Amino acid sequence: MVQSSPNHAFASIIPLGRAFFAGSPRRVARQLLGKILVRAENSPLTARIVETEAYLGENDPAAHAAAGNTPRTAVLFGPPGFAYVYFIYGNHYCLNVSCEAEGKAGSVLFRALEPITGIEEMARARNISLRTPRDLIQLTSGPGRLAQAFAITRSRDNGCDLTTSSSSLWIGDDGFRPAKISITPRIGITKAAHHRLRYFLAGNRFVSGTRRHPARKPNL
DNA sequence: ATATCGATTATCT
DNA sequence: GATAATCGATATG
Repeated sequence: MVQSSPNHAFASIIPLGRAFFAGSPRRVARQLLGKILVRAENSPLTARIVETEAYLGENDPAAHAAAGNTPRTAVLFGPPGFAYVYFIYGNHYCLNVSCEAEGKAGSVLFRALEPITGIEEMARARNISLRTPRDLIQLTSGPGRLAQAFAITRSRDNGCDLTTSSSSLWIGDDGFRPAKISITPRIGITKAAHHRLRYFLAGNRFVSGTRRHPARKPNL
């Protein structure tokens, strides 16, 4: 492969090593912004990570790891850099990556991506016809949506090593560096909802969250 | 634009 | 039996 040529149409994407994920969920969530999620295909699906949330492990009531090391959550307690995929509301898959160290169960939830390549295939996976720029946002803006666009399921992808391009699903760096990052409370959760653990690229159109917290009944 | 609600299943109490 | 790290449809201002 040609290296260092100044006029590539597409920058090369370098896999993030294991060490990238061997840190706190806060740090990893922040540093993942701007990186690329890749689904290896004949024509790869790629999209930039624009929104993440940190889950702090066993002592975070909102984290699945709070239930302890079970068959469902085992990946969270394993080494960093592996995919934790869960199924929720009887409908949706969501993707996390494990971080910290083996035995310590931090993770980062992928909340939104900005599609780069494979857009037509993502649209097919989402059953969306692309007529306006607004339709593009429907592809990967939200944790359930991005999982569907990348055909991520628990049986296929849970436990996948995301640090190597020999995996079907992996994460890489194309040299992009975020301009401004915003931090807000996590959304869509009911426990420990006030901590500021949601990270996103300020002003990015693909960030989720137009939909607020699940409807809360007024206090009686 | 915001608000409410049903879908549908793995996991936990 | 209840709940959930969600989404898409429908109703209404």
